Amino acid sequence: MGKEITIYDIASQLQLSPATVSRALNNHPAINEKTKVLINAKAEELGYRSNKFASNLRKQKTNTIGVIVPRLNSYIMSTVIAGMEKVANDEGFNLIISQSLESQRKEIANTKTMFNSRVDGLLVSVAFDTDSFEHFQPFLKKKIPLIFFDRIFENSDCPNIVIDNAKGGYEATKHLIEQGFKNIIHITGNLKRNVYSDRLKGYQQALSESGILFKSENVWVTALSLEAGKEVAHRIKALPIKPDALFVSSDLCAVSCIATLKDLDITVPNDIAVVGFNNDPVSQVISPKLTTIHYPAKEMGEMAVKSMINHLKGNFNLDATNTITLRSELIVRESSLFLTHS
Amino acid sequence: MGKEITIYDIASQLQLSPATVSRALNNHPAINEKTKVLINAKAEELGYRSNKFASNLRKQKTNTIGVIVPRLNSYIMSTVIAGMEKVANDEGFNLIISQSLESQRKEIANTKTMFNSRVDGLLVSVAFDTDSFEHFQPFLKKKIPLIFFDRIFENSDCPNIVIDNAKGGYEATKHLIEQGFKNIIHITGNLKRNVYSDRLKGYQQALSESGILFKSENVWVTALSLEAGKEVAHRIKALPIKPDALFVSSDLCAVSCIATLKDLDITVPNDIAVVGFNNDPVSQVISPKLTTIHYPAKEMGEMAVKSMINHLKGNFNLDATNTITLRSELIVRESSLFLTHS
DNA sequence: TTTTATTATGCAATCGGTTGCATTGGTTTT
DNA sequence: AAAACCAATGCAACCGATTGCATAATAAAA
Repeated sequence: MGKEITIYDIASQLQLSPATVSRALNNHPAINEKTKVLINAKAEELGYRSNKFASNLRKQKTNTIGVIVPRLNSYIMSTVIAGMEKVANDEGFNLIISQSLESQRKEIANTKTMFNSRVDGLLVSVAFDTDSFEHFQPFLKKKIPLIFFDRIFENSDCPNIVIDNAKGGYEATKHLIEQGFKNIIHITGNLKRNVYSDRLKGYQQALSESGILFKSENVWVTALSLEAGKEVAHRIKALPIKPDALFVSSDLCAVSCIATLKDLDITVPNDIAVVGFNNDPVSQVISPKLTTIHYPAKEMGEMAVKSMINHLKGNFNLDATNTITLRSELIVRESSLFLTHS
Repeated sequence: MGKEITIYDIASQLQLSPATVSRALNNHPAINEKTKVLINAKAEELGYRSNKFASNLRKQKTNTIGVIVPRLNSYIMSTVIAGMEKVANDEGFNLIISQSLESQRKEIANTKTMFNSRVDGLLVSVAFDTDSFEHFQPFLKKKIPLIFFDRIFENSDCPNIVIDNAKGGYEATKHLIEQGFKNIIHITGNLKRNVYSDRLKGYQQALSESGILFKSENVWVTALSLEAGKEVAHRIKALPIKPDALFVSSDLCAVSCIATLKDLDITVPNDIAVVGFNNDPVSQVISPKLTTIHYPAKEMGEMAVKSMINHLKGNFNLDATNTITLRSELIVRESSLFLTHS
């Protein structure tokens, strides 16, 4: 195998010291411009590549950011990751990505791995059932910056990057009410998680503003999965008094529910109107097209990594920023429109 | 900040040498069992964590596998990555993931980054427009194992992990023919890529076996995106003689096409039958449910990383294995069924 | 008891950059 | 001409784990 070129090779060929070569390659101001040019040219010529391990070892930095998400293969998360990767790549940072698969146990294992990998910072969207903060303490103790995004850990004192979920829930529900629907069921996920509890708050507020009585039996907690959508449809079919609208906290679940409802001879929006959440591409390709709340997933990923890198570089203090809220918005399509029955 | 514990700390506290500590922690056979227990206990007690940078520097290994994919946020790719992450995580390897965004230029930049990050191995699914192998040469020269998956680089001598795309294309088309459809349009992606050219071969074979004349104008090359699906629908609408079936190389595109056709008063499968590819969840939640070819994305990701790690550990020789083919299968749903028009 | 194995541990060099603190040679100031 | 200063470079000690080779300690064989 071809021998690796080091700064020592460059140094000896140019009759310089390794120190000078190192400084030149890092564009240190104390080095003469001409010398820099010389060294860079020689480095290029020899096919030199810096050894990150030697460098990291000495600098005690890893240039690596850890990311823990519930799942990688959901539209939202894969898009968040795509945004993260883009920024990290541009800034010369590496990402170590792992998935908790919605289990706190796995999430704890992942944080341990991240800790041992000595990530410079950690970005987390917590699992459904996480209720302990314990496994994040080592990071705080070692002053390793920790940022939550999407599903945050409330009361943690860590910076958060979120959308205004309450506003999203409010707008979705308000829209349904404005369309004339009154008996609205809310399909959501584990209410431990801010994203779902906040949307529920928005739902409740919209109801209350319009003088509609909130009934807790109209809030159905599910896994928001494809299967959950099917079950919801069957449950609705069996209901003696059917709702006139659904507000579902995930497009994929909403869409699966709509499909199953159709199989059960309940049509959307004629019999039941539906609003989803996320603006997953799937929302545009079904019939009727799904009204939803746009979720700025890519921007969230970009923002998370940008904030982290800025903080690591000392550009701004994360402690000061507590929460960054990104813009989300209602997208009205066919699934929620009141049609006059001719 | 809390000071980091090193093997030297453990060594001095136990009156041993760092060498012994290092060996003990790595379970070296020459170390006495009792000593190992002692050292492990002390390591635990002090909260020792190994410094991967020192270790990698010395061992000249990175324990890191690079992954380059066209996009992260497609169902297939995010699922492949999920599978990769699972195995890599279990085996103590890190993944560096980057996306080429379907551009050869970006792919080249990514390979450079991977090369400079000194990944131990590289897994690649190539971009739409990649036609040069040049940027992979440095890896071969340095004998860094390179494995292609899904979209492979043909005639590269590198191991490949794929499904039998020709078989998939054949089965999809054959199924349509068996349903009585004869004028089948094939919607596909850039034919430079094996996945598309092979499926086309299967399509052609199925036609020829049934004595149906292959017409090149029945093969439409598109981006297979959501937008592409819409365009296809409009193009079909404008056709004087309409096809009776479509074989689309991506579910998302197929589904988007179906939705648009519906808007244009062409119903599926009554007017036109459709078969997709991938078994994307979206295929189950639309109406009619989409017939498709199941793509074992998670298994592919797992297999890719497993093969790579096995090779890196010297368990088996990659050069011997040239191609690993995973099982795919036709899933018949409603979108392709011939309905007798009552 | 001396010699030969066997087992367990230590020594010290090494991996390749980085960086605080000299040092050198030249220029400017007094 | 001596003193003060500055710009550019070098010296050498790190960072923390690994590993070939030597050595010590103990057991087994002669």
